[in-house]
Amino acid sequence: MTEQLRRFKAEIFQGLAHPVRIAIVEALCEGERPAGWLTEHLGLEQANGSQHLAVLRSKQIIVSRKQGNQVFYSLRDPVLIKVLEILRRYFYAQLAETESLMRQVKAGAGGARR
Amino acid sequence: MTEQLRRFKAEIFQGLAHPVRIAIVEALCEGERPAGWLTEHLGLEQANGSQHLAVLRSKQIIVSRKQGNQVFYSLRDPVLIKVLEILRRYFYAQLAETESLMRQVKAGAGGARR
DNA sequence: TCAGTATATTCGAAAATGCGAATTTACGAA
DNA sequence: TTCGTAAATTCGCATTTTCGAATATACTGA
Repeated sequence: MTEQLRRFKAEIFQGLAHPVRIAIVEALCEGERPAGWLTEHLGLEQANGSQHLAVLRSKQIIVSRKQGNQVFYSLRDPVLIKVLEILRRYFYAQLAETESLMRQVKAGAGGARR
Repeated sequence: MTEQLRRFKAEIFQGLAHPVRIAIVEALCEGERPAGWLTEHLGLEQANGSQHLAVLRSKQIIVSRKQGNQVFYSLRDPVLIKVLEILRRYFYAQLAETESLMRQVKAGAGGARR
């Protein structure tokens, strides 16, 4: 069971492991959107956008609803937003850390080291 | 900047997008561990374990500390544990949903549908 | 029915990933 | 220095991912 859980988690991560797909998820935080709006909003090729949506669908990260001519997508579970938020904080923490490191290096060593 | 943030997130997700690497991170929740312990604990080939550690290192998810003959690994930022916990809850929620769906299908339709 | 729009799927090529076998590097002890 | 252990790296190969171009599908309205 624990192995199955790990596979499940890995699948979710794999689904989110692309900047475009993260952008899609972020856009869907605002609410349901049609596929066309997403691809246009993100400046993607039609096919490419659809492919990324297919990946997210296959990992059950998003769900679709057909209405007339178009397909509306939404997050299956908004809990994933929390994950992205955590990572945003993590990102800035790391940025700050790297910056202070750079300052140290600059201040400390006079020239380039070999 | 927002694009850079998305790339950063995607890198983290990419780093976690493998059951073995998730197992490594979970093991490191308990605290620092030497590389050898991890590969043995998870039943991996020595090289393979080292490769997965290299991936996690390259994404800055773990950090290493050399002591004598061995290399100790630890999580760079335990906040990632939270992410895994969220996904565990998410997993069980989805499981429950799927189960209730199965029950509905079983109860509703008499036989296999085509 | 036919034409038009929205979306999905297929195909082929390039790139990235995952793995075990073999090799290399780094370290401690004799 | 030489040996033995821990870990990293390299290599070759199979699999997967990513992308754009082309094609197919589904629906609407005339």
